[in-house]
Amino acid sequence: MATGRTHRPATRSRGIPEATVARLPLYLRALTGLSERSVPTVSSEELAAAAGVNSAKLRKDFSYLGSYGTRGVGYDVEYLVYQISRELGLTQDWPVVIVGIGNLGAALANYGGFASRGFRVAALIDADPAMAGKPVAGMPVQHTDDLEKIIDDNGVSIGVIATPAGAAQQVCDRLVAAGVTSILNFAPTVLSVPDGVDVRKVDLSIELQILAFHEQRKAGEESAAEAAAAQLPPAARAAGEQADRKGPDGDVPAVMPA
Amino acid sequence: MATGRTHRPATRSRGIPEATVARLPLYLRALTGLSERSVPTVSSEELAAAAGVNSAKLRKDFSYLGSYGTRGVGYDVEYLVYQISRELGLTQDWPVVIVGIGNLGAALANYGGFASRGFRVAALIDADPAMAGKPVAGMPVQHTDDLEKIIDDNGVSIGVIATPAGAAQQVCDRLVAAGVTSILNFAPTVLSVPDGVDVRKVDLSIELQILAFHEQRKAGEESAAEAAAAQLPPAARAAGEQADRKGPDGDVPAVMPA
DNA sequence: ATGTCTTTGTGAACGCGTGCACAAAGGTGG
DNA sequence: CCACCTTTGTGCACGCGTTCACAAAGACAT
Repeated sequence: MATGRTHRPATRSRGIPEATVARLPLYLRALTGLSERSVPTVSSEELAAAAGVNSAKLRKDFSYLGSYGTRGVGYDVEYLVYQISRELGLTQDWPVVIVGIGNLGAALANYGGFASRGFRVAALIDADPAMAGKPVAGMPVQHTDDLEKIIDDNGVSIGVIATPAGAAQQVCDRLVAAGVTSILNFAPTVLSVPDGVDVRKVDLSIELQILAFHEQRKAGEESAAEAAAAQLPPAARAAGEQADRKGPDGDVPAVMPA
Repeated sequence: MATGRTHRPATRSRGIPEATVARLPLYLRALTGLSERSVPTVSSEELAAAAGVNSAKLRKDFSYLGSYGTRGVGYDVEYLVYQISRELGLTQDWPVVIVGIGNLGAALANYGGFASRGFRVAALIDADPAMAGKPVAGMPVQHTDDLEKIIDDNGVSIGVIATPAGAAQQVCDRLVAAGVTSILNFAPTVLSVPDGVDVRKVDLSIELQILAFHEQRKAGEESAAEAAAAQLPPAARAAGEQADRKGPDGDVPAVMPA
């Protein structure tokens, strides 16, 4: 069985830390806003505030790109926009295919954010024959059978998977076999890919569950005073009932949520 | 100006590391799959493979929850499903509102993953009067005017923002003022929120840009041999043209991408 | 030209997350 | 009851990321 890691173990591409790369688009967005308002220069403090990060972090991030920036003045907005764009590879055109044109896939196809920054939707692909030919976002949906040909003809190296979970791995394998080396996965599954292929996942359900965890914790903190007085472990009353952890007579049968 | 950080500076909630919390939903998903196939127990090795993580990491993650698991045998699937569900707060019901019923908002409303795990879409809200009353995903869209009342009546503490970027901060402010303390943001903006409010963002555009970076790097590595022979810095030829970094005569005017 | 003032760029310390490797624990068979 | 085998739980070390704090660098006024 292929191990298939998901996030790449920090290959340290050209010395730019992964965490920095993940923030560059944020800076770029803030800078684009300033550029549109014809702001000539910006300080690390201002830009950091706009991007929602620490200013020292921002400066260190930029230091990995080189010494753009003038002491006592700040950064030239236009110049920085270009440098970051170039570093991220946005000065060239990236054809993208979206596989799985359901609710989500169609929404993605209609999303304006694609075209705005070097990404071009080259094709929409779906397994349903009834979808074939139907226009979505001004573009005819094509059938999965032609997937390999589409990838090849358009030189696609980035694929977006918006299929149901059950089909995702199969689609992924075909994309990779056809030459795609970067995948953005919206399906709620862990994808296995060979080395050299990057996968990033966007998982609504996971994000909500993380929020629920913090939400529950916050709700628990409120009544923490009484619980502490009653000498209970702070997690016990959060769930409402069932104060038993694995006690001396553990292995209580599990009660599953719906 | 409010600083408004986005990701919370690791408050270390009840001793469970943030990184672990982020993986719990992954384990839960894998475990649910096993549970449906009536697998009684699972080893850390197997489960780790299914979740796409290191087995030592998984064991350490579980150790934060307590000592569930039997040496020499593994973990009881049902029991673990319940424990993780409880830890994540999924044993209770979380009413959620979705604000901004455009392409994306509608797709989210139709997404099945919501209801499956304790999350219930309590209301769909949009600012467009023309949308009001129209059914989306079997539910009438309500107008933004009633936002506060909806939040209050349903006891909503989690809000999903799927509006255009321009409206996001305003919507966010109203949600927070109405009592929402967790926000999932799909709008491409940095949201400012007061302390105590959690924000997680899902940003398609950022994910694509990160992929583009790695894609460009991969494309560059291929022809790295020639470039190295020509004594060029390895980033120069990746962009194709424009080999000039900020040299002794820096400050070249920027060429912006479309 | 020189001093002052602002802002960058970075050295260094710290904390979190990860993974190795192993001892402890429990089940199982004889 | 004992020995063996499997698998957990964790101590430890290492590396990445974050942040502080400050020296170097440049602009600008005098």
